[in-house]
Amino acid sequence: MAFRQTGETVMARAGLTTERLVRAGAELADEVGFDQVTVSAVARRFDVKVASLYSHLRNSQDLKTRIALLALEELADRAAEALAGRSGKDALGAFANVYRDYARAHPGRYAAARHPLDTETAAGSAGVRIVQLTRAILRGYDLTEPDQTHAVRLLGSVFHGYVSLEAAGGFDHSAPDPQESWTRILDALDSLLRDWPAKP
Amino acid sequence: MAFRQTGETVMARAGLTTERLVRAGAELADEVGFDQVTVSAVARRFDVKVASLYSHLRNSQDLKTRIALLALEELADRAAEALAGRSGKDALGAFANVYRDYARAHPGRYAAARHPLDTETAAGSAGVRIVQLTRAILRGYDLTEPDQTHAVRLLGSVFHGYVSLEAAGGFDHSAPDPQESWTRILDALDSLLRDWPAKP
DNA sequence: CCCGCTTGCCTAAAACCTTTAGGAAGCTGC
DNA sequence: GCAGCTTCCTAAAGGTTTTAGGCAAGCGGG
Repeated sequence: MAFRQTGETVMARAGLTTERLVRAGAELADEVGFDQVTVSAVARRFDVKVASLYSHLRNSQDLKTRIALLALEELADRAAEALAGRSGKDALGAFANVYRDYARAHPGRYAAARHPLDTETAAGSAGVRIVQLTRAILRGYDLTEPDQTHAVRLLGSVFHGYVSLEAAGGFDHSAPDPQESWTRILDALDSLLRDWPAKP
Repeated sequence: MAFRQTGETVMARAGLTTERLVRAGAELADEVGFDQVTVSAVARRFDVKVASLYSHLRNSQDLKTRIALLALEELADRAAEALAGRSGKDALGAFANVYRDYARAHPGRYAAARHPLDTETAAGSAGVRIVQLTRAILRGYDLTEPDQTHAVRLLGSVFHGYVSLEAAGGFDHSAPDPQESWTRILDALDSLLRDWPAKP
């Protein structure tokens, strides 16, 4: 029943793998936004029918989750590299810039990295490594538990929050320059970590 | 041509208005998540055909934007009330708790509040009021421009970031208790604002 | 070499969401 | 009580998601 156009190379395989699909999805996210990433759009990019992707992906959510995991891996890799051989404020600044630069270079992937993961998936993700790296930064400061954990959470919140707000355009059209604020905020955090207040 | 079921109250009007639709959308967001909010789902809630909503809403995006604006209004209202008659650390804590409590009580609306708005819409939103209120908190501390703006951005980032991470479950299953961290982070911010480091 | 097996991509189809166009019933005011 | 506006409806086209089942490509063994 199914008849094909004759005179064409017919049925050349596209060579789909989960890996390649996720990578294409990540690129798509950077181009058109993470929430525009769709199984259909990825299929289109490989010039393949949509249903074909379902041998490699469980469903649409699976695709998004995998993109999120990829982004977290990339972020952790970059952070690890940036932290090598640095400590104290130097490390703090390097780590912060990795976040910011990644979000600017790959907005879709960064949005993916913020995608909610279920507990189990999160526990197996590179997010864990990112927390470990954050904790490593604090070795350059004189903090003991539980203040160290509080500080980890503060740093995570600031980086995450600042970069999100900046990406959402929250600081557009208002002086002073976001770069200036970013630098001064890092100064302030360094100062705070060096002189962390005792529990009242 | 169109024949109706007889023996029923036929065509009783549902009394749709943009206002009511947006409010229903916000409730729906809190129940099932902001990105599950759909024109169809809202129509179902009013037991009305989907097409009927398009007299009150331009499109799906319009619905989401309006929910975002509603959430920002509510947040600003609560913040304004919480700040009345407070200053210094008291004001800081009250404002921070408004954020946190709102996000916990209305996760869908809070997600909506983070929904990207185009520049013009954002400029006309209650987001502006929130920034003004944040700036008002800083009147209790001894900061002058441009440090005041840097501090506004820092506070926005921390509140936003912390609440987002907590909502995403980032602090689940790890000691110490998030409440403890939250309190200590507010202590730390208060300390930092009282002793804001001079430009190096 | 070719027979059959696994795998990769396909067609088909159902379910749901979005959006536009045009029609008919309800309500308001004269 | 009817004119006209508003509200909600039917109809329809187009897109995404997901499942089921099929044909053919490429491989491994006889």
